[in-house]
Amino acid sequence: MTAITWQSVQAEALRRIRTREWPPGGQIPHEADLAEELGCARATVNRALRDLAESGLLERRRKAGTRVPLNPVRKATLEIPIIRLDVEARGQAYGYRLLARETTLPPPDVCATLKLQAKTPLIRILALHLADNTPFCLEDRWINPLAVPEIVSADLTTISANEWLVQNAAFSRGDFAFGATLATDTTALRLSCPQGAPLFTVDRTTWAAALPITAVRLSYAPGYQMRAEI
Amino acid sequence: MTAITWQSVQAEALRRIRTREWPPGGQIPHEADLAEELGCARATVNRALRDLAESGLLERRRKAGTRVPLNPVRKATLEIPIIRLDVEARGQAYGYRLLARETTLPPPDVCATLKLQAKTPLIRILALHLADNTPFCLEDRWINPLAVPEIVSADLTTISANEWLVQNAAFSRGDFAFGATLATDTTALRLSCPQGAPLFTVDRTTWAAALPITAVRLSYAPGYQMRAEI
DNA sequence: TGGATTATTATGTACATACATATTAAATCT
DNA sequence: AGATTTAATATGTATGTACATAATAATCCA
Repeated sequence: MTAITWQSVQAEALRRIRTREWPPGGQIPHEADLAEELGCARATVNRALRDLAESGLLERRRKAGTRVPLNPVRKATLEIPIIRLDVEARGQAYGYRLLARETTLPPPDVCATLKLQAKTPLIRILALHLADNTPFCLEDRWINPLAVPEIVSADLTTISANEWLVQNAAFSRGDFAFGATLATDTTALRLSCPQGAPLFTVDRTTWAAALPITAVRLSYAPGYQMRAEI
Repeated sequence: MTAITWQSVQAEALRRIRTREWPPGGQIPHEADLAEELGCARATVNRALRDLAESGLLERRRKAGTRVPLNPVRKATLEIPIIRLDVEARGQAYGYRLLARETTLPPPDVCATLKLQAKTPLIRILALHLADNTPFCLEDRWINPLAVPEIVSADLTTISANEWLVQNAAFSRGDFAFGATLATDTTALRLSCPQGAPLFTVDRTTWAAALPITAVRLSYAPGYQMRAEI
C-alpha cells in the first residue's frame, strides 16, 4: 500500500501555494527535497508539479527551479463537441437543415484566413442546427475540396458538415476566435431572431499540417453561452 | 541515447489515428504490445496515450482498453491572463480607471450565482480597462468581503480588482460563461461605443472551496475576439 | 436461468535508478 | 572588464518492476 499518490502531493503543493507558505514570486524546494520531505519518489513529485505547471499555477525551468508566478495565467479547458452532442447534452432534441451548398470562389477574407489563392474554388455550406425545433446555431462554412476530396460525394442533408468533418477529416491544428456580432437581416431570418440581436460567434479554421481544410463561422442564437471551468 | 521519447510515441499514435490505421470506434493494441512493437517501456507508451486521452483523441478504460472515439470531444486550452497582460500582449499601452466602488446589497441574480443570502452586503466595483487610451473592457464586479477581508483596505484606484484578486485571493474553482450582449446606454457611454453594439462578455464566478469570492461581468469593446488553439 | 461471486486483464501509479537537457553560475582566457 | 568556456544543477524523461484499481468475463450456486 502506497499512501502517497501524486494527487496528494499536488494537493499539498496547492495548499502551500494558497496559504502562501510558498509565496507568489518565490522559489519552492527542489523535487528531491520535497520527495524526501513527503516520503515519496522524485517521479511522484515531478508528476504533481508538472501538472500544476501545465495549469499555470507554477513556473518551472531547468536549473532555475520551480517558482510561484506573480501573475499566474490560468488555463481553462474548453470542450469542443460536435453541435449535435452539445444540443443533446442540454436535453434538447437535435435537428438539422442544410440550407445551401455550392462550389464557388470564396471572398477575399476567406482566402486570407485559409491562405489560399483567390482562384481556388471552395465548397460553401450553409446549414442550421436546431434544438427542440428552434434555431440554435447557424453554420456558414467553406471547405477546401483538395483537403477532403470525399466531401464532394458526401450527403450533407442528413449529417452536418460539422459532424462529417470531425469524422472524416484528419486535422492536425485548429484556430478559434470567439466574439460577438449583430444579427444581419438574413441571419436574423434564419435564426428566427430580431435583426440587430447580439450573437455569440465562433470562427474556426482547421488545418491538416499546412493544408487548409475548412473555415467556419458559427452564429449562435441569442442567449447562448459557452461555459468552461477551472 | 534513447531514440524513443513519449512525444515520438504520441506522434506515431496520432499518425495512426489520422490515417485510420486505428479506425474511429476501434480498439488499439495494449500498452504492452505497443511498447514491445515500438521498442520502449510501457511507461513511455502510457505517458503518450494518457496525454492523447486528456485531449480527447483517445478513450481509455481499465480492462476495456483504449479506443478511438467516433465523435471526439476535443479539448482546447483557454489562457486566462489578467486584463493588463492581455492588453500588453497586444503591444498596446494599458490603462485603468476605477469608476465606482461601494458596499451595498447585491441584486437577486448576483446573490443567486454566488449562492449568498440576500442580506449580505457586498463590495461593488466598476472599472474600465483601456488599451492605448481607448476603452478595452468594462469590469462590473461584486466581491464578498467575508472571503477576502483585506479587500476593504486595498487601494483599487491604481491596481485593478482583477489583478488584486488574482494576487491576493486563494481561489480553488471558477466558472466561466462566454456570451454576447447589446451595449446598453450607460455601458455604451463607458466603452465609447454605439448603443446597441454587440459586446463579447465573460461572466466569471470564483470560489474558495464553498465560499464565494467574486462574481464579475467583463464587457469587451466591440470587435474584441478571444482566441484559442487546438 | 439469473444473480452473486470470483478470476482476469488493461490501465493507473509508485519507485529507484540512470541519463538527457537546459540553464545558470563559475572559471578561464584575452 | 568582457567574452568565452566549463562546471554545476534542477528539471525532464526512459526503464523495469511491482502492485493498485476498475471493469469485464467467467464461474458458481441456488
